[in-house]
Amino acid sequence: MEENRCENCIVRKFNALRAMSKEELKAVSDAKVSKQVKKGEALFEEGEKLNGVYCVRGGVSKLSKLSANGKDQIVKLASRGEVIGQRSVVAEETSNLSATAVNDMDVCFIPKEAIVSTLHKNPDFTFEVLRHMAHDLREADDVIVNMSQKTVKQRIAEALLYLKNNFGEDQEGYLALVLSREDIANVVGTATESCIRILSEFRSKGFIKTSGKRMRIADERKLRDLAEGF
Amino acid sequence: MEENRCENCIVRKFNALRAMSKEELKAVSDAKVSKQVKKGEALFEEGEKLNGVYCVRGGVSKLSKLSANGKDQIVKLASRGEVIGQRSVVAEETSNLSATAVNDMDVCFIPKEAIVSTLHKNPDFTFEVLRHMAHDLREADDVIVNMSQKTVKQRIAEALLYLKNNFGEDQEGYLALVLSREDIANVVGTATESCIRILSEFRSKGFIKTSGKRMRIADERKLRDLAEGF
DNA sequence: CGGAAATAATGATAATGATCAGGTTTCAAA
DNA sequence: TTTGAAACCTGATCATTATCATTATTTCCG
Repeated sequence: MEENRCENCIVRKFNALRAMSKEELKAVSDAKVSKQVKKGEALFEEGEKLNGVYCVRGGVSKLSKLSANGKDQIVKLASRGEVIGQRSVVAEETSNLSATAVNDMDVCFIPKEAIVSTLHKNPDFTFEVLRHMAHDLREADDVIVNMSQKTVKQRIAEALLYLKNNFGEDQEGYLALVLSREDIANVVGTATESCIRILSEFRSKGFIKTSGKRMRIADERKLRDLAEGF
Repeated sequence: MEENRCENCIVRKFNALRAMSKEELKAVSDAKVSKQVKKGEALFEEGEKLNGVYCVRGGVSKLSKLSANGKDQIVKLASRGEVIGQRSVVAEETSNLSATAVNDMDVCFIPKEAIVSTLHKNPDFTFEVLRHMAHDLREADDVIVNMSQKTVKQRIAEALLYLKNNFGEDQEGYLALVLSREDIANVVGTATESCIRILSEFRSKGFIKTSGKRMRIADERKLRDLAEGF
């Protein structure tokens, strides 16, 4: 059995590619290019015209946008199974976000032709893409409300719980996705120093434990109460 | 020529319904129900299960979400031509937002069956819906960045420009969409008092003129510079 | 290993915005 | 036209968060 064919790739089960027919998937597989992206490297930059989408097989990418004050707001973290760049390809616009590898990544680049033609022919596939985008939109709405109505402390508590729920923990209970304090600050939209200060406070209160850059949630209940505003 | 048929409704030119076939549109038109919604009334509430979507023929609706601290964050303003509730119907979830009339509205309720069946059969229509949602998602990302990286003053300046660009001005140059200070505060995610204070400052600096609730942009250049961070 | 660079931490201070506590104006209904 | 409610406005104060400065710690690479 041929290695590295989309037909045999489990990852596609998690995204809209699962709604493609055998033939369509074969065409995608013939057109795709596997790529390794090192930690810190960019998949693409804000304002770039995307010639296709990236399907994430491994690793995590941050999608961020540079603001006028020079800070990089992280809008989403994309991992295994997620497709990056769909929005720009569908809307035929340059990307509004940059995508940067948070750790070493394993991705497949799929040229947009292979996607777009199917979008116009296979309503099941188009609907699947639509469903995923509807989900992203809901999440974005929730983020807007959190950003504007919650304090930095609440947002950091929430971000920690999000990291646990979406990326899990290793054998020792540490968060599997290791982010720098700066990245966490950029997720919640605050200054790096403020983020560090609040994490120190959480540590001193026993909500979390740290070991170098690694972090472990010690009192989920307390963090959740804080995030919810109690 | 029959009045009030979707086939003859100009409004559909602005939304995904334009990609429907004659027959599909006829089915929608047979199933739809016209409704008048008075200022302040709700089209639907957060958490409600939507049995269809609303196509806006006139008036403006605010889409908002109640936060834990009791404030109502406005996520989007929808007007003539826009379809409300698509996201929830596509994702088959309860609504994450409430929709409330900002002024008297004229809408058509379209039962979801009329939409969903077409979504599974007509890829052009599905793709159109997808394009609109991609656009909404981009806007949502921009809002996230603004919320987290700009000051309240910048956000208010931006909101005023947004109101001018999206809803226009009347003959005397006043913003066509009249929002209460509280609503403006809920758009930019701040306290009503802070919003009032900043609008007073804008007025005293000659950036805007007010006449009762009505507001006119007097120095667009200055507002723009402020919003961009100069 | 050793040293440079990146990352993390902490303190002091200033700016921003929220909250509370009054006022005043506006507007619509009786 | 009165009147009551809602909307608007202003001041004082306090909490939160950003910024600047400096030091500690970790990480990574020759």
